[in-house]
Amino acid sequence: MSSPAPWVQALLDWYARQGRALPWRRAHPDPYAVWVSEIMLQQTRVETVEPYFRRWMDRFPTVRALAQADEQEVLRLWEGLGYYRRARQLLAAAREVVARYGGQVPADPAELARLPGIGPYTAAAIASIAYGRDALALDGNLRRVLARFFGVETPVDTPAGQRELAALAQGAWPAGRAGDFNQALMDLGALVCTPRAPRCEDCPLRPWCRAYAEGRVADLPRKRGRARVPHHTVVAGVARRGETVLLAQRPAHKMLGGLWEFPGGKVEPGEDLAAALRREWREELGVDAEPGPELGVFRHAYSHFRITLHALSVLRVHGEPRPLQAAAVRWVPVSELASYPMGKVDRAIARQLQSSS
DNA sequence: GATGCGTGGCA
DNA sequence: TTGCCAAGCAT
Repeated sequence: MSSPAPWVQALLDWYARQGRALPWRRAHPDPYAVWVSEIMLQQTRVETVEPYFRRWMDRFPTVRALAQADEQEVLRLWEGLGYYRRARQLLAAAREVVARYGGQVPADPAELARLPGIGPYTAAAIASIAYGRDALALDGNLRRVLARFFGVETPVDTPAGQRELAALAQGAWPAGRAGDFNQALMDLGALVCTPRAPRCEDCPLRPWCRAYAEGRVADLPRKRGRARVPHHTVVAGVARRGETVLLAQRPAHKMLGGLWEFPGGKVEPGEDLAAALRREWREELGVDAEPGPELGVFRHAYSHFRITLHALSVLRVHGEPRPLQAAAVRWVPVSELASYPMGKVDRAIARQLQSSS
């Protein structure tokens, strides 16, 4: 076995000294814990994930414990992390691992990638970190660090750019140490080779870095431009009946799938808030609603659009609401709102109701 | 290949 | 205020 290239040795030495101690990092990591952490970390910062990871592992310490869980409880534990499909797919995948693999998380990347929610990156991460397999886990950090290190001009958020980076890095690590190689580059990307204001003076790879040598660190990595996000005006209705309030559950395969909300929708051009609310409640719930005073205005940015949401009280509901465009409809005691998983805006409305009653 | 999918932090 | 970014996946 030949010794690794000098830059790889420098990287691994730096990682041994400066690598972060994280709850899911162990000398012999639990594959399930690595899996959970990798799903939570998709598009999400380490600092955000840490408390969620601890709570999750306390409640669901094993694949089997998770497989037996109720989806609503899973979503409650996930509430606030975003990209809620991850939670439902993690649950589905845990059930599959129990049914097909006897509760043992697969070690082979191709096998892992067949499970819902596990793509090329996550499969490589689990296989390399938990099982020592030789797989490159090309995440956003690695793309940025490697694009700078090798001076790659191809946009890194395209398949072509990722193929190019993978070819350059493939096999650079000593056999069996892909997990350390991957995590070293992730930590370097998070701590030193950051998107803005990289700390090149502290970088162990500076002597070999092409972008640094050519003064192009600030120009790399290149990315495709993003589309501008639209802004919508939205209305939601709060109907009280005694100590209860009406909630609707969002369809499983749409945004915020499986979560509960105060029913409503987009205000169409030329429509006022009250008209939009009446139309939405007729379409979604099959009832005639009588809108009342505004309870609050909430601004929020989702992944691909922004909203200004007006919460209106609903004074009267004619008929019994049915889930025409929702997964379910329920009159929920205000005191039990916390046990219904919600997105951020609806949780803000719910908290306002609880504090004022 | 392009688009849909949350939230929080930062300039 | 707005845009950009952060350990991606599914379609």
